[in-house]
Amino acid sequence: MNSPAKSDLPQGTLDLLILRTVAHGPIHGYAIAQRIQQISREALQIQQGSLYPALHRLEYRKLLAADWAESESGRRAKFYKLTAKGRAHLKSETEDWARLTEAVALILNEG
Amino acid sequence: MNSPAKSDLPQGTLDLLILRTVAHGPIHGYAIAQRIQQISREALQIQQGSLYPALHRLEYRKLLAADWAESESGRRAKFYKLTAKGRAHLKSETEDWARLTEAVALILNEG
DNA sequence: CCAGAATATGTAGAAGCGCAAGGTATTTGT
DNA sequence: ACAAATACCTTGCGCTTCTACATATTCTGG
Repeated sequence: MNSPAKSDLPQGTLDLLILRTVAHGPIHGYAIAQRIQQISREALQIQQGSLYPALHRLEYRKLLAADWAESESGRRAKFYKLTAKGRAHLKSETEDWARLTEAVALILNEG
Repeated sequence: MNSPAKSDLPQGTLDLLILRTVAHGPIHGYAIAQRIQQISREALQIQQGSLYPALHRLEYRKLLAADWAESESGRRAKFYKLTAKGRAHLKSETEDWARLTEAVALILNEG
């Protein structure tokens, strides 16, 4: 039996993870999911049914821009990069996340 | 005008906050929201339209048990307390939250 | 060589949650 | 007498994530 991993991301965190991952430079969707999983030491697993709709929403909102190109393995892939708006959004979302986790910590570490 | 506070809880965190707040001992719904707001230094604000449905869900799932009684101000109020199941759930949800925030921190503090 | 795994993208439908907006009733303060 | 605070509740909307399915290409093991 494998460790369940059972991520179940709270709503809103996926955008943050994606934007932060894309911030390193152009990267395609599939690699974003892999990178997040790897860097989080398997704690986070992004489902494809969450990933692609999220990418489309972010692109629609002009936080990401996309170009088709060839991946490292020679397959067609859509490479995303941050727009200026996306970079600003990442910053404010990161701050929101910090505020939230601090506030929740206050509740949890009380008494 | 007060500082905006703009909480917007991600889905799933409300249960955790409520369970942790009820863990201190019997308390009624309205007071739960006040307590969370106060202890989080106004960073978290629980809307009534989120609070009461959440309490009903937790009661339905037998994580909370409720009794009608009289509040500190002499009004009728529904006092909640943790069930054994609720206490176990709080523990595992707290661990999940810790794992999640650590994992997200790995992503955010990378590079 | 060929089947299956890995890579890469996508959609449809379901489920769930938090929020805004509305409502009721009681008690306290002015 | 009236407003504000306390205390409960419901409906419907919007949004996100998940499961499951679908497709196509390239690499790899036997």
